Amino acid sequence: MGRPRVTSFDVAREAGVSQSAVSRAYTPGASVSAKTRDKVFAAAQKLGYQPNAIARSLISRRSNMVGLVMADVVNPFYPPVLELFMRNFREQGQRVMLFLGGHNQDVDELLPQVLEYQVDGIVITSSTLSSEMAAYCNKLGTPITLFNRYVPNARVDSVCSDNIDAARNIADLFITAGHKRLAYISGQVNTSTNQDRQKGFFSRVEERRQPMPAMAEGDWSYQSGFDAALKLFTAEKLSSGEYPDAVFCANDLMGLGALDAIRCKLNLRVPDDVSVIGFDDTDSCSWHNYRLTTIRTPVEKMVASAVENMIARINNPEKEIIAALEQSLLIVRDTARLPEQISMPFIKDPKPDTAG
Amino acid sequence: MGRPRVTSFDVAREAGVSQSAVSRAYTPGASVSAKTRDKVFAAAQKLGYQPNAIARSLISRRSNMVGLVMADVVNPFYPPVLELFMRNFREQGQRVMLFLGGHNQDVDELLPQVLEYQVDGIVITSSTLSSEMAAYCNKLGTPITLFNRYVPNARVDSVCSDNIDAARNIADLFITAGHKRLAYISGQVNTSTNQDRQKGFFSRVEERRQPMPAMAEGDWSYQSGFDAALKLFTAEKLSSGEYPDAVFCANDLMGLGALDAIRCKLNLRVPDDVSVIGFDDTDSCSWHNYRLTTIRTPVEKMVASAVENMIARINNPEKEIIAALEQSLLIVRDTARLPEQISMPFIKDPKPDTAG
DNA sequence: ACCCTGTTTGCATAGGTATTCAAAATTGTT
DNA sequence: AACAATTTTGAATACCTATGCAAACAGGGT
Repeated sequence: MGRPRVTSFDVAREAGVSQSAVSRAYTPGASVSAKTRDKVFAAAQKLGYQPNAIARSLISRRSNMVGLVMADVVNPFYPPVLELFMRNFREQGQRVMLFLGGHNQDVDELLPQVLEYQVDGIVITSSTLSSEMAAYCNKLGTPITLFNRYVPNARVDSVCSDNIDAARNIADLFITAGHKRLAYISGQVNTSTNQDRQKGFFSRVEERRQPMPAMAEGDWSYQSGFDAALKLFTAEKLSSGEYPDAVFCANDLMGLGALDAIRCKLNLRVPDDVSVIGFDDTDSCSWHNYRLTTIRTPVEKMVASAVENMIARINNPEKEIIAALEQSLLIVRDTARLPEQISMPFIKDPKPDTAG
Repeated sequence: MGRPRVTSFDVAREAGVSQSAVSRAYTPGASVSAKTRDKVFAAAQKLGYQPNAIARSLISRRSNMVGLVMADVVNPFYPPVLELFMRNFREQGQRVMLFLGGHNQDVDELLPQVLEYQVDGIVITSSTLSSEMAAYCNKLGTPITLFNRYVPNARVDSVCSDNIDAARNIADLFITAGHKRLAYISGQVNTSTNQDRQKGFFSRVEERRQPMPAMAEGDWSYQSGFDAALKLFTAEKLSSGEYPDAVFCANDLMGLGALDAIRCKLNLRVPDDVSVIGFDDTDSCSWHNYRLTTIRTPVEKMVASAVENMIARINNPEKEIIAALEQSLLIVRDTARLPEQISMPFIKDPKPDTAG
């Protein structure tokens, strides 16, 4: 069915040179005279020739493809991450094979599918992999980089944001600002991201000898944040005035849900009655109606360093393992009462003064 | 640097069979006895062998990879589309090479990069391609499917939603419900999606001999919707009561921006003073605070048919060209006053009655 | 024991390019 | 003009798997 493809031999014949010459014409820095290169390109143009990257990969043992395994593109944290990875890899001349649905369980089943294609490297976001699989990739010589996940003593690179540290800082902010009844709305409890954020928050509260925060379980979704807030603010707590006065939400989506519940359904004022802080600095946080105070992870920097490191490792497998841990930034908007002195890096995102 | 790879020959030697036997063991339906297959798998297991998809692609002339060119993953309409494409292609045993930033201008430059890799087919979302490029792909025998874009007489498949029809229906709804001063907030004006929605809306208004809608230009973003609303509702229009009483926004993001402007900044009531309708049925439309009435494009169905058709065409290049045009669905929420009789397919999305 | 049928097997080759090596062509030097 | 030094060229081979073909094999029936 496939029409006969035009190969480097066809071009060679047309141009009156050898196949090697054609190959060299397309290899930057190879030894060809300008004259033959021109002949080759002219012939290629005429025949509609284009080098076959598959054949090239086979012989050069370099596919110029990387695998990108993403946990969940629907969570609004990830599309920008995906876009950044695409852009950065493109700048490095790497194509991207995308794989979705890589939760921890799946990754081990997924990886063979990507290894088949002889990718030069694999980036895995927000999932871990078994140590056997890590060892196997190592044996194949395929470098792995974990993004937003860390595996203590495996031979894999990782670049993460310091969730624990950020969450500890949130606790400090709440406490120092004088909040007395803290609460936490969790993400899916079995994810390491949630565990880190929760651990950081609770451990710092404990260190400062404050009462343990109330907690409600969510699953990262808007609706779960909404529901969780309603669980934290029961009717009896509302009437007794014992309801939380500071809620830390494990991500923005739940933060927005909580905000809607607190303001629209419970008729409390934010931040006067309750402070709310989210995590991720998703686009919708800056919408006029929300202006959610939140934590921004330095994704641009993280992706850039993940890609840069991947390329470096492809070129030098002996390169030392990196384990980057980036610090986050507090984005100050209008949903939290904060202390005079803010104990972590922050920026204020002013309310845009739109013409009108 | 690369350690020596383990090939089918190594496995053959280990298992005491020929290389062909190894190949056949991995080819479903090939002629191998159960006994040799077992020997092969045992040896493969022992050596850590895995077939090389690159070499396989080279000889079988089938890469089992498709190219997916997406215009813009950051626009919240697309992540679900991407996820659906990934899932559907995976079910068909196809890997996906992703390419971003495929706006109309770029596509022609981008395609050669994907064709290099001998993909079995290419899906292009929300962008057109030049007829030369279409002809070139045709010559190579690489099928193209356009998603959400249509090119009249090119040999490419397309599956679209009927934006014109949906927009005409919006006009009908507004008019029949008794709105008198319509308005339109546009997306980027040079995109075909915007052109269709605008054209449908305006043409139907004209047919029904109503005054032409006011219009403000946006760029699909939340902020642009906010700003556009402020332009439509100037101070003088507000004081004279001449402000629009029905706003159709070319997508949801702008609809939400407009909604925030209208309610929070202009202090008008929705839908009592103003009706607002969006487009896409993005997640945030259903948030309690917004409950935006909008149009849902049947993306699941569209993606499924795009993929199904792609696979069919790969297997039979002579298959007739399809040009699917799917009808959209009105999602009735709380931001628009609607007539008794709704003239298009619709569903009501009830306010969830959350426990609390 | 034989032949006939149907299944398995291995050999050899193809698929399209990159690269080594030695030969050929070019350039520069005196 | 002759030679050395350098650049350019082509032939041959390797990368790893799938598959057509003919040979080997197993099984059934007489």
